[in-house]
Amino acid sequence: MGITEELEWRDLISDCTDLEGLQERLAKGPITLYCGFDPTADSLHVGSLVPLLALRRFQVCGHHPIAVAGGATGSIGDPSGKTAERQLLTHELLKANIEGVKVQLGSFMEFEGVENAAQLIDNADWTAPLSFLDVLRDIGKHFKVNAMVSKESVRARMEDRDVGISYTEFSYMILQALDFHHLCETQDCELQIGGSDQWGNITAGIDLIHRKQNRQAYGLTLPLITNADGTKFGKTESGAVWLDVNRTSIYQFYQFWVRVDDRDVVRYLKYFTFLSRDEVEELASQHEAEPHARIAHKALAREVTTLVHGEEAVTEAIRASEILFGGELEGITEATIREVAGEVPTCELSTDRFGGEGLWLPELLHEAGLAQSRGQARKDVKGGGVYVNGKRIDDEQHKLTTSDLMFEKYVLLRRGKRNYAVVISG
RNA sequence: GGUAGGAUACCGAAGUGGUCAAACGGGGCUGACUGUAAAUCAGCUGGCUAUGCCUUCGCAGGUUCGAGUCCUGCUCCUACCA
Repeated sequence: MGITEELEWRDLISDCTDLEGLQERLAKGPITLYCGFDPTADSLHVGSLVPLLALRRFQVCGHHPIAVAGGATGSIGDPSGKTAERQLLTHELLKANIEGVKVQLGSFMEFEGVENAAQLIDNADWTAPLSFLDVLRDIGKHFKVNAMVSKESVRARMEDRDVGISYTEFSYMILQALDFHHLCETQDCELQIGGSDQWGNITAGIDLIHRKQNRQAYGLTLPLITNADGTKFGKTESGAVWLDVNRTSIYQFYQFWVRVDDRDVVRYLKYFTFLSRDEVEELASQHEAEPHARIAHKALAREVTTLVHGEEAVTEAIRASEILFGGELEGITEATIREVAGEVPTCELSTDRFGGEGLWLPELLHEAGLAQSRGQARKDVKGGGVYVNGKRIDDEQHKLTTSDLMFEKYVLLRRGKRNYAVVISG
């Protein structure tokens, strides 16, 4: 199966500048393509996974992917899809972000040992040395302001006169077009992929290449991922789901996928995994037959977590999930608790706190980070939403003593259906 | 620069002297039902071991027994005029 057929059955093609032309070009042999990732934070989040995995899909099909870290573009700020001007990142922050993002980009493709090795580069490498005058003369001449103004990203901001758009962000597309032009010239890169919000930036690059090199380049956009319930994809109660373990633990990451809406699970299997068409269809029918078994969800969670965090880490996340959601905690071993403690948030307390009168439950919940305030914790306890070592406690006056410590050391707290914390005393 | 209007809790939005920690809606949290899903229904949604106390209605002062509500100044937004 060719790459376009592969992307097509996965519903990963939102738009293409010339799909037939691209297919003809692909039929002639491997192509070099790129996708840029702006370092808006020191980690990518699950949303970036779609283009990132797309690059890998191309590589699997024998093409040459280039991941571009946006050291230059990131310092400007892409107005696409943004309703307001963005705060510029400081140079230090930008530098730190690029470092973080680069590491992550590097783990999704093969950079060595294959014929079509991937590349990871920073667009600041070729942008930084340019002078303002050179850009105005050599590049600026090829951009008609009329065309720039009519791009969706700019037009939307110009129509909202209260917000407006700065010259800086207005120029963003020039910078990104320059990237594509540069990569085409130096690396024979003929295709740029990106999210559907990148359409305007991608076509700007194609136009520039056409004008300056008289070459045909292609653009392909990937769909914006939507949740069936209309909420934004990749967000949880505690914020975005990041690829960095320090921001989103492996357990949380795994759980994010396990909990996706039934209506989304098959789509996400196509978007976010490398499972074959047959495998996805098999999972879809299993899900249909016995939705409560959650087979598709678990497969999704396992696959994506493996891609991002590796085989070993997944096993532990699955183990912890089985323990916590498996029902009874009876007969749990100390080793198992330790395992769980490694996956959920923990909180260390001196054993003295459990002495004497004992430790007031709402206070503990608050300290363990399971409640915003002691008052909120009391309400949660009264409402029957709090469990200590697997047992519901609905007495807000409840105090924990040393006898509540499992193995004289641990307390497993739970608020609601799925918020856990382990308290470790010592 | 002039005139008029506005700024209320996570968001939107009521409230024009006491009964206001502040209606209502959204969101969020918890519970029931389930399948760690969705839908539905119920409770909660400033802080505090709490029939009460403390802090909040743009900022700073003032009037009053009492201010989200009235007065003065300031800041920022909106509309019309220049």
